[in-house]
Amino acid sequence: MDRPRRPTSADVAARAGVSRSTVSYVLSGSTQHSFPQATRDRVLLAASELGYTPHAAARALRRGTSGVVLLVLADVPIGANLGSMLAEMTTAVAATGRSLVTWTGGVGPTLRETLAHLDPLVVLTMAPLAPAEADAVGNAGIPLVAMPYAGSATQTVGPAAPSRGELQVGALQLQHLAAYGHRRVAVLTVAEPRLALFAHGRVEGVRRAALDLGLDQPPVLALGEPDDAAVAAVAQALTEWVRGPGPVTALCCYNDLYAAVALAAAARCGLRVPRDLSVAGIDDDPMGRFLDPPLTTISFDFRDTARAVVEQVAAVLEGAPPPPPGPSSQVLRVVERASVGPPPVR
Amino acid sequence: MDRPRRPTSADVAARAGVSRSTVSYVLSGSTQHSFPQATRDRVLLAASELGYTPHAAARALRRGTSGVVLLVLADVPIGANLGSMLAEMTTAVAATGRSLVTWTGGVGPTLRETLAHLDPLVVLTMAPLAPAEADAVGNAGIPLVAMPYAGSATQTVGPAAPSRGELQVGALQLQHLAAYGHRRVAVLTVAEPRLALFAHGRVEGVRRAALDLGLDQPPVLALGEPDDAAVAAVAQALTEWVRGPGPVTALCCYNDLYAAVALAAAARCGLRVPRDLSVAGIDDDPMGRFLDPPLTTISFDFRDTARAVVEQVAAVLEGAPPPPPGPSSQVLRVVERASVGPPPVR
DNA sequence: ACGATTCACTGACACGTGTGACCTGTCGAC
DNA sequence: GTCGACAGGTCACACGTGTCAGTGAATCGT
Repeated sequence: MDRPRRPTSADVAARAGVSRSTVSYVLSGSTQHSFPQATRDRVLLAASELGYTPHAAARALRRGTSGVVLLVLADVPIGANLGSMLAEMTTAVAATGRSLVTWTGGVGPTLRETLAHLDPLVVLTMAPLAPAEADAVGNAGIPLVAMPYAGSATQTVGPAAPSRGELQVGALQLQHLAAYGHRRVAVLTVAEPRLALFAHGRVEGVRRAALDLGLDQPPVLALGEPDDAAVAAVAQALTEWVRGPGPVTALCCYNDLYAAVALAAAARCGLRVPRDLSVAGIDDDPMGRFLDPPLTTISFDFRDTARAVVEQVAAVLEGAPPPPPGPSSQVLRVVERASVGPPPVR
Repeated sequence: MDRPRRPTSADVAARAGVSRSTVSYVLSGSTQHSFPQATRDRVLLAASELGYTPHAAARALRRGTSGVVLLVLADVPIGANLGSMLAEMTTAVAATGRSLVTWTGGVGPTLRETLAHLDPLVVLTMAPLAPAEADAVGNAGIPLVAMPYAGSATQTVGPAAPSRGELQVGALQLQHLAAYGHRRVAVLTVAEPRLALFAHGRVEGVRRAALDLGLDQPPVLALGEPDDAAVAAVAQALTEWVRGPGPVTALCCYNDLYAAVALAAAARCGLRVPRDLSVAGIDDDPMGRFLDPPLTTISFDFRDTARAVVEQVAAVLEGAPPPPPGPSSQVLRVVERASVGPPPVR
């Protein structure tokens, strides 16, 4: 019941009445040899009739390169718009004659297995890899490229070295609030260990920007799952933060989901947004537009980033050994909606 | 500047002072031959010192199988919780000694290229593939397995044959509303062609369930991008639907995002949810919980589905030719929150 | 007329691995 | 003393492809 063995180039050669070499030359469209149109047609016809597809493994073995680019995704909640980014990157990589596939990490050290199966040309990461995974990639001698958004991928010093992109996001959030006149801001972040790398960077970005602008260091509240308990926790923190001599007038939230938590908590406390409290999110989740009030957030230009990443990949594959530090150009943008406004007059 | 050629099993053999065959037998842990511990240790040491990793392509060529399972994702907005599903499936597939990677379709017929690069054992799909893509898979002689949620993958008859899972989702939505006493329901769907396969199935599911329950066929409104124009369109439709002799008392929405659009539109019309109008979503988007009111929706058990899919894959690979029709057990569940209630008394 | 060039094509090798068949020495059994 | 069994290991092939170096015939230049 097994399939009748897929046709090889030898089968095509036999059917076309030529040698296997000829088949290879014709099908690969080599410009070294030029064959008369008649021969070429015979080969193409035979190949098409047999449904011939070159064996990927054999080709990779011979060429010495697999043509696969592997994007490693951590086991983090995939934002709604990461999908667009994937599609964008896939087409961009395809344009260079290679293929992009993604691997979603789960538990257990299975990345090594996957590398053994795929033997990718290069591994892309959205976030710094866990040490074990980084080792697996390094051991296999595969170049590792970090998305410009994520900073350096090989940067494994310290428990969680904040990546440049995350720092910028946090800073942008705070700067936007400061531009509206907010002087005292609080931060809502997440406790989930898998998100620690993102979370730490964003908080740190807020902190540093606050330092630069001469503002007080913001209080930070780390939340668990985004459920009713989280809303209660935020509500309680808010009641403390908004009374007192230097009340908090704005919230930097880990992402739009936690900004939604903050909005719910504010409503529970009787605080009106943005009159009494401003709330800023991150990620431009499509649903944020329909919260009450519509959420001001920070969006991320996938088109641009995808292009930059693919260029980096191409550069690395051409033999440029040092992955150039991400240009991290204009990929971040504040999406102004109604959840951020001037602070209340005292 | 090129890397110094990765070590092969021959290098390991030379260093360990044995033949290449011995290396292969030792490293593959074959039970055919048994080597004394001393030899085994020498080989393992040499391999570890050289950082030897078997060449994936060569192994695949020899074994005749690539060990790769490819999941093809259409270029559709990735829901927030698809990530969990991917992680789940990845680990489940890894447990069978294979690797799952996903390919996100973009524009252009690049799936063929990717198949040529990867030569996967089997291709999984979330939704029926476009004819060109299905052809590519078929031509390469690769088995195609559809997720139980998605119905048959090879089912390419008609422009959009509704898949079983989608039908069930729509039906469940309507049944839940009917159980609350709603007799006249409207449907909010999407016009986006890429989503047509999903959308059509869900609407059809609502329709058939309405038929079974003896309710009127629901009016349907197809929306574009989820923006303010969409809110306006829904608001206008609502003003028509809720007045008249048989007013609409509930809305079945394409997903949670469009349910959020509906909530915004209801607010704009001065309709209170759920007192004046009930709204049901699909997908259990994490943010739906924080809408006002919290959204009643239909969730989808990834754990179960992932397991079922992986079992199907295993079955197909063991040589079971007909992919058994998806059991589609208890993977769908109504998440009751506050946006659905009894219809208004007249 | 004859070497030189081109045309159309082919033979053979290499890529790195897994594995069935084989080979050598030693030991126990008859 | 011979045979079989067995441990310990090696040989050589096959997987399917890309490509370098040729090869025979035809054509060309002089």
